[in-house]
Amino acid sequence: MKNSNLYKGSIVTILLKLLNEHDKMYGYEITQRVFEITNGELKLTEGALYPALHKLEDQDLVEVEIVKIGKRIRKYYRLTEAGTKETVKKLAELESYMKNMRALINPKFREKLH
Amino acid sequence: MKNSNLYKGSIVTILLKLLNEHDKMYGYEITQRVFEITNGELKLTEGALYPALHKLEDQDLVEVEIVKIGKRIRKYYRLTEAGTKETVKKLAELESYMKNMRALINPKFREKLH
DNA sequence: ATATAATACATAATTTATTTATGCATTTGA
DNA sequence: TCAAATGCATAAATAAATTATGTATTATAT
Repeated sequence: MKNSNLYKGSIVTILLKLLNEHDKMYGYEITQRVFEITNGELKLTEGALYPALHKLEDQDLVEVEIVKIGKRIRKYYRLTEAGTKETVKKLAELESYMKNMRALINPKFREKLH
Repeated sequence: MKNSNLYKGSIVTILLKLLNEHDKMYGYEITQRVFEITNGELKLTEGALYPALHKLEDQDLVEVEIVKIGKRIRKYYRLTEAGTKETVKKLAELESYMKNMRALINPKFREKLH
């Protein structure tokens, strides 16, 4: 699948929001949820997903719990407190982005500050 | 100004839409319009803008008219036919992106395909 | 008069995120 | 029993944007 260029820069927001909603999730599960929610329109690739999760971990925005399922491992990710704060920030940024893009593409949505 | 990561990948869409609306514009003018429309929240930098315009020109999505204003030059950009088609495509991609992001961040916006 | 800000273009080096291409191993289902 | 799905991972290459410059003209404020 070829995702649109527009998703560049959105992965962290998506990850944080899903973790905020689900309490704990593992990587593969996240790719599936994203695929479902977007009706197959967005496919997170592993090459983007895992480095992004690792970076969130390095930044202490998520913490990891390793669980063995038979002989296979799962790494569950859970938001830290800092991660929850960052989620709020990222969601506000997304709202701002969408408002501005809406104004840029639709003159009817333009409004001056009073 | 520090723009959000989310704008990465959106510049071409913004340029095409503004050119679609204004018939012809020059670079500096575009930065000003974007700044105004977003109430100062998005500042296109020259380092992003000019290479993007040059790339659109290489792809024959825009054509250029050079105008001298006194001793200074302006390069007006205008959509080609291919550029107009590409604009439609990019706007559809943006709508799809926003729909999917909306669904990802707000469970109420999720809907299964019938 | 003169300095500063605004107008107007440009590019090169660096950074960063993502894509593409792999790799390995286990488990499920056809 | 073979393919697909599950589940992790990383490395090289690509592409977009940031940061840092550069040049020159014109307008404005002191």
